[in-house]
Amino acid sequence: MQTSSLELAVLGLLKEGPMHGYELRKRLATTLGPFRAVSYGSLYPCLGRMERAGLVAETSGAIGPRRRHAYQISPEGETYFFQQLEHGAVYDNDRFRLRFAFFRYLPKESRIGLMERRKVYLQEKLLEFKESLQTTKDRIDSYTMSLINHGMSSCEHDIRWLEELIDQERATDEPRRRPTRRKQA
Amino acid sequence: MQTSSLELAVLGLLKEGPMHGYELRKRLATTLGPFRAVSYGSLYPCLGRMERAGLVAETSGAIGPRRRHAYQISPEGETYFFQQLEHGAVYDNDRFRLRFAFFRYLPKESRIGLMERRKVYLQEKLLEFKESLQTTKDRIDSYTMSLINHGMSSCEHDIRWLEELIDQERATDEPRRRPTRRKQA
DNA sequence: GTTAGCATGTAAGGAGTTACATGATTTT
DNA sequence: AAAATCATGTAACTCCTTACATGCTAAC
Repeated sequence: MQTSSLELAVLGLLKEGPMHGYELRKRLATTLGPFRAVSYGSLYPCLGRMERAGLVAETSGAIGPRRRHAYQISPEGETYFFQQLEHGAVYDNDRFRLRFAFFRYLPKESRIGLMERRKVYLQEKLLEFKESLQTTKDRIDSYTMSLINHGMSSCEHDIRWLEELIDQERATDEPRRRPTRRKQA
Repeated sequence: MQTSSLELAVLGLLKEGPMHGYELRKRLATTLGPFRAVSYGSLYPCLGRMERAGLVAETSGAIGPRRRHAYQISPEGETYFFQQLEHGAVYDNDRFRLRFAFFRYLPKESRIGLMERRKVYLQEKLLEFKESLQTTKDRIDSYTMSLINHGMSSCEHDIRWLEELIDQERATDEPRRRPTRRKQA
């Protein structure tokens, strides 16, 4: 039973502190990297389900003057979050990126493990592309060919990115508790 | 009302000739570029809906000895296919790739038009990335930063790909009626 | 005092998935 | 004769969407 991306994202954001739905949605759309702006029609029912499941709890003290339901992550939610973050599938682009955005909550070994798994998956995918090209190259038209070639080069690009990150990760001794001390751009 | 990707893919494949469900599924998984293997639980109901909508028709003459329902594209389906191929949204990765795989069915001008629209969309997305980095760079951690930077470079990669293709397209005079001059089956 | 933005929800639907159920034919 | 693969379908579910409905508060 796989957690939905939304649940994982909500739990990860709530680790920073209690938040209400409207605010969560804004954070989902902006600071959580290049993620989709989820609709309220998904978010509020999701928060309800998570509360019933005991992953989040409503904070009794309302944050502001308005009628709003601020949620905080529960201890069960914390456990669940780490479990899902670490042992989830690596073959889903969006989910991997989401988990990557929460890497700061994982120990170095888990981060490297996840990136290695992702790298292996991408390499397998690349191989499939190559085989597919070999077996179908006489039957497919130039546009499909171009599509596959571009897909391969994107895949290679992603692999190089992961390799660099893995190297960086291995190079640092510290558990990297905070972002970094350098600016990175 | 947007056609589902699956409908579009089915129509495009049926343009090559009548096919039954099982065969369509194999083609979807293999020769149609890097596309997902759709499940029968999607495919068969989809074929049924499309038949009721008059986009495809069952060919009475069964292809082989087995019990199987071969479908062919109807004239309405053809019209619909071209319309959807040309006037669809350009901001959905998977859908754009799908349509790209059927580019041979479009005139040169439409191909260029679609690629230009896609390019504009990607450039806008890139700008959003940059602005997002500007406004949030002090608040986000290094992993999110890396994610955004990688997203930007992937975006740029896609833009370069499109630019090359547009140039190639503009350089050829012929309407490029067929894939190439080689055998095709 | 009205518009803009904050805030929470429900209902219906879309586009798929997995798991199940069935049977026919070809290969070993 | 058994196993693999061809072939078609249904039921229940997932995870999201859009559109609607409501009302409060801050700013202009």
